[in-house]
Amino acid sequence: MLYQRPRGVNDILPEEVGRWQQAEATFRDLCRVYNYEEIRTPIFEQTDLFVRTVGENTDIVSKEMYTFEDRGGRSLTLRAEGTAPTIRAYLENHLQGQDPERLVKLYYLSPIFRYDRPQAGRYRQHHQVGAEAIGSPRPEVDAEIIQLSLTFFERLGLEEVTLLLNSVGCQQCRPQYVSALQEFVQPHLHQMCEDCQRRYETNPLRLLDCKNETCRQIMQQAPSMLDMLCDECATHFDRLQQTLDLLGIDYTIDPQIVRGLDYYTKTAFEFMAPGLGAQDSIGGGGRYDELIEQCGGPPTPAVGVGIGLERVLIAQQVAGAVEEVQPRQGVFVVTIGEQAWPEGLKLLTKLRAVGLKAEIDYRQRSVRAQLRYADSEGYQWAAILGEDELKQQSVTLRDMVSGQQESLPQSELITRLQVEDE
RNA sequence: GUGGGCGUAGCUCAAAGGUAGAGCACUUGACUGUGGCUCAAGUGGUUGGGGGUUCGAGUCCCCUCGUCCACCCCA
Repeated sequence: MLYQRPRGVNDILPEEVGRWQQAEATFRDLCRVYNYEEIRTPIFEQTDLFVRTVGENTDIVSKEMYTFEDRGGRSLTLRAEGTAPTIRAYLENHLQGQDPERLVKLYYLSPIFRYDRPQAGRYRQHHQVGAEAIGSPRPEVDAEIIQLSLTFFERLGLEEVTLLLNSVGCQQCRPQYVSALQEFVQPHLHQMCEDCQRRYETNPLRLLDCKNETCRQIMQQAPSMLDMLCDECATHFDRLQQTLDLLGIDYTIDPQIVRGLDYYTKTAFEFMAPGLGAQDSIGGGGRYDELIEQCGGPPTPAVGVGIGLERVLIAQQVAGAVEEVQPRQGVFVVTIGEQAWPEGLKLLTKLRAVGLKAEIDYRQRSVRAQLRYADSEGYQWAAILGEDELKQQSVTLRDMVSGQQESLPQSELITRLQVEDE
């Protein structure tokens, strides 16, 4: 074998593609019901789009992007996440129209590229479905996005998904919190891990979710963002919880949820599924009220979610929510002898022309071999053509489940199969 | 980016320096025009790739690629 696929990427094979299509169709249908419209943006963007929105000091930007220069010397980056390109397209194509407060609801299905060390549930190309609601500051819209996501998981048979909820504040209150946090950490900094010493400067919020034992002990006493939210953020968070309660959605408040992208404000949430090992987050999102203005648009509040399809499919498997058995379908044309072969080809063509799945054995093997193949490939019918049938202009139709067969005129075969098909 | 486990037939796995094997799958036959069960035979391998040690390497050493796990991070 001369070639193999690049590290950390997957081929999705015919036997598994049905599960992908099912998940995709489920998401599309939910989006239709929730009134989100599909948007498709390019597979690469100007590098700056990601750098400036996701944040220069995030892991995604500092070490995980697939960045390259095109022949014109432009720096481009493969889609590293879904929100920034969607917002770029929203602004560039004036989707907000004449009404600056119009609520624009978009969804996407897209590959995402991140250069990271692969392991189970983590790949260099993965696929996300996502939804963005742009133009409303209301917490009810946050709840809608969360509800849409949870319904998606539920429809795919994932019953033990948990929702972790937090608020990360806004321009008003977060800087104060960050200073408070730094002030708290400062005296302990020398005992903390290298990463945290770096985070202290570059991304202090991430100090909160360090897994290092010593760091965790120290951070347990740290002030909580939730205690320092400004009035607006606190009210928003309260009302989001009230709405979730109203809609019967369970959640756990977790002040550790920070999210790895800098643009989040107020609401941040994450969905966890059991059985995925270290990579147990199957989706996440939040509000990003400052992002659109930062991209050069008018101040526009928005909220969104991104869900990892690979992980959802793994979680489905772990949960035993995978139903495999495909119903039998189609006709296998069995020909016996040289005379029957051309008639078989003609019959095959007619069957296909009316939309029936039909196949023939181009190797013209024994009846035995043809029937065995028809059986193992899951055909519902065998249409047998041999000398006897040719003489009578008939065909022998065999039911591959019951084994019963009958002789009928060739002219009636198609109508007969179409009736059976219903 | 760091540390560790593993790469042998299409698949799941044996072979502890001495002839590369089994089960399943596949093909053919028993059954000269009938699948599933049974039985028999057969096809199938540069042991991930490259280099080295050795009379001799799937096995030991080095490099490399891939994969899995943990860290990190995320979906």
